[in-house]
Amino acid sequence: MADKIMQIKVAIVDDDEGIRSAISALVRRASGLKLTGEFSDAESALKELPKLMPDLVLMDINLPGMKGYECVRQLKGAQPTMQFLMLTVYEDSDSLFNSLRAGASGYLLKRTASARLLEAIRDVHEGGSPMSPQLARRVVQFFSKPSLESASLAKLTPAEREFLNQLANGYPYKEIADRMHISIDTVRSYVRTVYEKLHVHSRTEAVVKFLRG
Amino acid sequence: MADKIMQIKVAIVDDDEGIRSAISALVRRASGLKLTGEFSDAESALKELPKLMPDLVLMDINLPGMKGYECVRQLKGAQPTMQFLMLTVYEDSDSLFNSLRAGASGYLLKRTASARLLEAIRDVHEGGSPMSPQLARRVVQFFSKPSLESASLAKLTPAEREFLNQLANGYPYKEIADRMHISIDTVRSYVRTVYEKLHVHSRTEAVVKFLRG
DNA sequence: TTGGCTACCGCACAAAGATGCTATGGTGAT
DNA sequence: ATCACCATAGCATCTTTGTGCGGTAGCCAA
Repeated sequence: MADKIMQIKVAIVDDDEGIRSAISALVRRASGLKLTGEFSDAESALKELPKLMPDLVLMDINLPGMKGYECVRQLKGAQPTMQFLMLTVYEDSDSLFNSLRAGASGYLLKRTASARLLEAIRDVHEGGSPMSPQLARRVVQFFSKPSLESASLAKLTPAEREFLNQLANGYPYKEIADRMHISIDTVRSYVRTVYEKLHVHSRTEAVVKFLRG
Repeated sequence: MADKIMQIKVAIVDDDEGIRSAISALVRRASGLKLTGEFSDAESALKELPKLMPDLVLMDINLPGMKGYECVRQLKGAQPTMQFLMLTVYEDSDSLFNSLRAGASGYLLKRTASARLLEAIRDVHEGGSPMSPQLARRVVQFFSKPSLESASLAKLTPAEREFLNQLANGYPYKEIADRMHISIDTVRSYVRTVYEKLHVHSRTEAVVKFLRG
């Protein structure tokens, strides 16, 4: 592949004239990047981007009208290969998680240094997901928070934990017994001890506690 | 606060003698960092770290015996303020997610440049979560994947969605009927339509799809 | 107005799950 | 050597679920 001479086609969606021109100048000057479009609102971006087909779109979140991540959701649905790098002043969890769910590949704060931004664009193009450390922390906490809640989960023995995992897969007792090479009555025993330790009285409650932590 | 003159106390847990000495030399030379401990296995780290109380621990994953993230889980439980930065050659999803669940704050590949590592240590100490872009992508995909699956969830009517929500709360049919002011047989009707739309055959499967999608 | 769709309701029955009681062999700590 | 705890197992009984096969009333578009 002639990757080295391929230029990454970049588009920008941001309603702030100043920021847009600053970034477009930055991208224009950078080697290996090619600016192919500038938009000040989600609606026009939604119409034009599928024609321009940039490799990567720098998307602001707080646009007038449609939110940036909603725009990403729709574009991503139609053009799954198009990459999106969110660029925003907001570091609230909702904007972040909505963007990730919409299919954004990275999420940077606008105060990110220019050099870091260019690096991030290349990261995304190479399959990475650059993220400001502050935002990454929120994502990480999303996973680790449960561990505090789950003092009860920690009390489970390895076998019980494995059993719970099978339960969460939806298998009936019989099949869990086969998979774990134990009798169905042993499975029933696990049901008892696990339910008691988790303070639940049904499979659903146990699974929910397990999945949420 | 005299933060500027405070040194970040760093400990290392890695069974590879070469890497350990390389990193310890790097940390020793760096200003603002102070090396307070070196361990070659999880067991000894588990015993000594609570006494040393470093601010941050650089933890290898593939240790002989106990895995690095298991070590983190136990230490984090006892010392929630202690921070952990995973440092590994493995970029598989299991190691990553196990580490995050265990309470790790960051996750870097060992081939990360020295300068970037020092930067990452400071990031963690300041509340960030540095992560190699390759790893960050896996985390990001964790969020975006479901949105495709949940096309089926979108097909549910409001009543069905509410029913599914009740289902996820673990209430038996009878109670769901009361809460929704419908008969138990209508609840059974919803069971049918919802299961069909989600392509599942049990309450547990439905709830899992609902919670993850 | 006829046909199709949705929300609602009913009965019946088989499969799966929840729980009470009991019991054996192993392992590790006191 | 005793105690606690784990993994395993069995049996009985009752409740909850899953599903097949119906039905009525309302609403909307052809």
